[in-house]
Amino acid sequence: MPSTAIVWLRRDLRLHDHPPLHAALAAHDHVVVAFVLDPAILTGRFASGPRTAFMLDALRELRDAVRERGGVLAIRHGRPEEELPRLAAELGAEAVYWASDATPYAMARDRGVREALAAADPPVGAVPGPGNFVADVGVPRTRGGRPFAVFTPFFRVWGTLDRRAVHRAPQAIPRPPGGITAGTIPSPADLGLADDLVGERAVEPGETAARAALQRWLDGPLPDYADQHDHVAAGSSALSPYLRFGCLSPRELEERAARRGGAGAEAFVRQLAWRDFYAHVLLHHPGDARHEHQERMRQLAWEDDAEGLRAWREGRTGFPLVDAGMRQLRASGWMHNRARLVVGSFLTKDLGIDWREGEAWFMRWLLDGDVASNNGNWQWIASVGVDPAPAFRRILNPTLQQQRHDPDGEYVRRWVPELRGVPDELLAEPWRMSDAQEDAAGCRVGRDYPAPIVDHKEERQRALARYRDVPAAASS
DNA sequence: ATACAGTTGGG
DNA sequence: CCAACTGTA
Repeated sequence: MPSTAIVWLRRDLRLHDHPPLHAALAAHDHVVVAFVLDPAILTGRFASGPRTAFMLDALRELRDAVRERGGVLAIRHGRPEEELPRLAAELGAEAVYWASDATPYAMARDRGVREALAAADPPVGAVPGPGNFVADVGVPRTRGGRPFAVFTPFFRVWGTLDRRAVHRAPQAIPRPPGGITAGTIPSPADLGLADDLVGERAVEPGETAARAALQRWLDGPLPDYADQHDHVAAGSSALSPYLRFGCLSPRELEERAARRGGAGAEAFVRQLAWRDFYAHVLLHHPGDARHEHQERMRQLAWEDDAEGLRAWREGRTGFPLVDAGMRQLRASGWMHNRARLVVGSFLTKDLGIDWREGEAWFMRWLLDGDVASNNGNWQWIASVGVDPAPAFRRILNPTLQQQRHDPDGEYVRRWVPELRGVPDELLAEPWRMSDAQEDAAGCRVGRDYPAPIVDHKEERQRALARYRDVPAAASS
């Protein structure tokens, strides 16, 4: 009696190095690849037009890739705990395979699916497996047996964890005989997202584009990554949207970077470890998704500053690097990581606005918007999360950061065109231009480009006071 | 003299 | 990480 399995895709939209797909093909005669368009994707707390559109494009390509291998990608619309048992019954499938995730939503959803499959008649097996992280993020523990809350010791242990083999893409994905309703992949317009997209996506969706970008990265800039990664005009891999949707396997990335060796590859693998670290943290502290990891910091007095928030979102704070980053995000769905730190410090320290406002805005626009990494990084720059450091070490001076990380102004001039004529020496502090310099630059501060909305030096002092004045944690 | 490299203190 | 301070040229 031939057996059939379902491979349920979620954030792992690829055929290369896909452990659940590999395992299902090894154990069953027929495999159906499935994707469930969960309403939570479209209406949940972190719904995002640009990200949903990216995902739909990746799915379309994947459907064709599965088809070329003789298989079928079944698209279903609805809640996974209802759609998967129904699909299993339709196919007579014995088991559903998937790659585990770490967010509270995914954990609860997957538990519901497991229970619904077990309760089906006949019961359907649930086979969660690896695939979304380099290593098993549920495993590492400190000597004291606790989950890690500091990156460096996590990284040491992470480096010693078992690594699974990297799998090739399957040559064939045999589908069961008989008809299967493939289902339709909607267009962004079908979902009412047409007005909620970015103009020029930072990267092209899909596994083919992802693998080409990876190859270019490995053959090109990777060796210089250790020195260059903070250069906002270039420097980083920009592979993050592919990791977000699993168009690339993080484990394969590690393997292929490590094979090149050198300081650049090492620094790049370290960044992959940060991604695993934040998944590890959220897995063990699901409450972090909504509130500060540091209990004491839950009493921080955030400012209510609608005008400041608007200026930040729109990239008109008067600090060129901040504005360049925010405009890059809005225009392309991506922002260089160094710029993320600078705009994050500016929102939470200079403006004193709640980091959750920044987290939500990033989740709305980032193609790589990932709950664990985004939340972890926002808490990090807001000095309220894991990997603790005193606030004064994470108040970034936007002017110094620009001079250091965009010294020739390439990034700022690209994203803040009204500053293009400003000479390098003044580009980080355009408000210091004389009238004559403004005329020469063709840019008058206060008219063509905003005057700074705050005094950084003053806000730095106010931020230090805000953090200093948080009451000590109540003793129990 | 001011400009800069290096050091230090900050919760 | 930043800013203030120190010593040096």
